[in-house]
Amino acid sequence: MSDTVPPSPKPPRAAGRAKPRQSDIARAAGVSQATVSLVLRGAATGVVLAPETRRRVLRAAEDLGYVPDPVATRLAAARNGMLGLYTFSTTFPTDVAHSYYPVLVGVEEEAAAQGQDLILFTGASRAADDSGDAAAVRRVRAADGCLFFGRHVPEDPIRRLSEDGFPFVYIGRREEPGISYVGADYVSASAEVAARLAAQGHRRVRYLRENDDAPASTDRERGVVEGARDAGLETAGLVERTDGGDVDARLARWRGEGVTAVITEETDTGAALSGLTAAVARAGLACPGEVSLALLGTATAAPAGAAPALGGEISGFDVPMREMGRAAVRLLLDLIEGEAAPRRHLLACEPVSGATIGPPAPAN
Amino acid sequence: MSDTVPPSPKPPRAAGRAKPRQSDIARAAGVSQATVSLVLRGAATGVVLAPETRRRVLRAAEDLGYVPDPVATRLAAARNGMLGLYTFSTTFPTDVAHSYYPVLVGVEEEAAAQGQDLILFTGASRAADDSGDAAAVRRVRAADGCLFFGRHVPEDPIRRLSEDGFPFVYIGRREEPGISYVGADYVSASAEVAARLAAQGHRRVRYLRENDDAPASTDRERGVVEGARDAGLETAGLVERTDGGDVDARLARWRGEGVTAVITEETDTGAALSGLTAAVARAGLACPGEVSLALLGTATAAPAGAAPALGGEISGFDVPMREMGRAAVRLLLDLIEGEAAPRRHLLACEPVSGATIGPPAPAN
DNA sequence: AAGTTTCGTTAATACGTATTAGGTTCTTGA
DNA sequence: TCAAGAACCTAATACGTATTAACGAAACTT
Repeated sequence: MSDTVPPSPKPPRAAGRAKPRQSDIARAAGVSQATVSLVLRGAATGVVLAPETRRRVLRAAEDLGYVPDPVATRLAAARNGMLGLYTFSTTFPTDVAHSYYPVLVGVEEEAAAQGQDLILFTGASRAADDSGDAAAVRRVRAADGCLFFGRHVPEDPIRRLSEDGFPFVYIGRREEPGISYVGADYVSASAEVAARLAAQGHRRVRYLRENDDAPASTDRERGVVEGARDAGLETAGLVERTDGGDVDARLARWRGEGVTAVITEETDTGAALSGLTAAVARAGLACPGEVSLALLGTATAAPAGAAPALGGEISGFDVPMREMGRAAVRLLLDLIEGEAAPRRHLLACEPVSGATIGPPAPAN
Repeated sequence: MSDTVPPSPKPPRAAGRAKPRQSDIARAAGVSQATVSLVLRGAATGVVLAPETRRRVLRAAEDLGYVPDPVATRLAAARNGMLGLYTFSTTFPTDVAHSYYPVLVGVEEEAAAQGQDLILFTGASRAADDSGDAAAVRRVRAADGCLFFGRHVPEDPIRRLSEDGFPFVYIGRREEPGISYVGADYVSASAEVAARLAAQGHRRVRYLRENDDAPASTDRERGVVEGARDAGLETAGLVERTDGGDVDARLARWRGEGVTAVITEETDTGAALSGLTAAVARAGLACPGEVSLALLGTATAAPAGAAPALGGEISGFDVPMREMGRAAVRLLLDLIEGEAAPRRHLLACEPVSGATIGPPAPAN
């Protein structure tokens, strides 16, 4: 509380080279730092500056090679034009590269279009426990807002963000209320696939789903079951999970039961589909002829070696991954702008007619 | 200049919820903000704190749910654990997805392993001119250091970074002195391919290169020419550029000249290779039998429709893209740590024996 | 017991920009 | 000529953390 403020020693800037700051420009132009800020930001707040002053400042800025410091900008303005993308996996796994990549592309595209940069937050690489997640998730605040993406979701740290009013958007549907997301309308798209099979004349089909309760899987099952019911397919025994044992044995059993079409779902690894097509090939079945196949989701690009053994594109629907990424960015920006209410978007999936659905073989 | 400093109104924090700051913890624990900082950062500067105080502070921090602000941290400490990745393209083009992606994966992996987050800077989306680039490049300073990646390189803004001592690393070899990079040793790998052809008995071969003077192409040409000379291949007429007209006509001409093997190079789009293989197929030539093919670089995954029409993997070499990404991150971290001298790494490419090189057909 | 260390903590300031409430000076109108 | 307004600009402070010089108190020397 001393009145005699001791003049600060103010050590000189690191010898020679140094990034010029606004205060340097101010000194050169004979104005205050505040004026420099006003000039450089393009007078926003109704403050009017004399054209002459403006010129002097701009000149000085140019001469000194001024470059605004993004960090300081963010600190002062609570905005830095950066969006976060947090994937709940240690890193981008190569195996699922094709499944994640389109979303990343979409996010990147839209972010660029909106003039935002992207921070890729690498998930909890260290501790597997929640403390690691918490530490990782909190870094997210370096951005103006964040996108979350992936199956595993650490609840607590996220709730924290939500309570603090930090803007974020999930990619993929979430159950939790009050959370914004952009997902795919798996229910409708799956129902449509069931209807398509029914329209071709199938009556007894099977849906082989992942043994996993992610919302994406749950929704697909709901769609298939409802669609089957509405379209007049048999629903008894319709759904089976992948934990039920050998695919070849299953396929044989189904054939015995008079099943004429099989639906499966796309997942990270594409294992379900590749397993099924391989089994069909081994059983020597003609695909649209003796058994129809449908896939709920975009086919993961097959690894270089694996020949699909099918006549063409697989029937089913396409998940608009890229568009999901784009929509998520737009939604996030809305939230950042101050859009209060959380919002949910479900994007429609595009039906893929493909070559693997045909009329069932005439009853023997 | 008034002596009576008016007490600042200090508007209360946005009602209710708010991120607790160190000063809040300080109040709760009955210590100063400085003490809180010392405790939370894990006493580094030799300052020792009473265990009791330390506990009180940690307790308060826990209770309040303190989360350090990364931006403020960066401003104060000039470090924030974030690395930039700047690609010189408007966005990640889907077409070249496969060509860029492995690098991104490598960067991501290593960044995660090193506990660094990644900022994806989206290139100049607006102005095509250099001012746009400059504005885009400067944002890069929000990170502790940056990786640059891509063909088009805006010289000026980069030089600026260099002068300011901002740490950065190129992915891909650069000519400019004083710049750190991690590239692939195209010269050696290309020479090795030439040698391999010679070893199989070829004498007259052609190298079809891109009509483009990126370092990657230049290096490959040098490697091929030197390798050919050293291995006893004919060097006259060895190199041709892709701007020389129709591939089918070329191929026919080469056959007439007694050429028994063709080398081409991988590029973003994979156009050179696909054009060549298609021409070979159209000419009805057996691949290792009547003409050998080699590719300098990793084959871009063929688009879903295009059957390669070759018996198997194409011969040539693999560019260790992923490892380049990883190495670049490590090098960048070295630079950030204060490693003074710029450093250059050239990574070896892995030979791919493949199925498209064989002995030449016996002279007719 | 006075002097010297050591310990534990804090005050003060840096970091670079944004923002806002005034303060001067200059016009203008009556 | 005086008040009112307009036009320009600046002082002051916020933003949240890191760092360092320094200070009071307690513990040791001699």
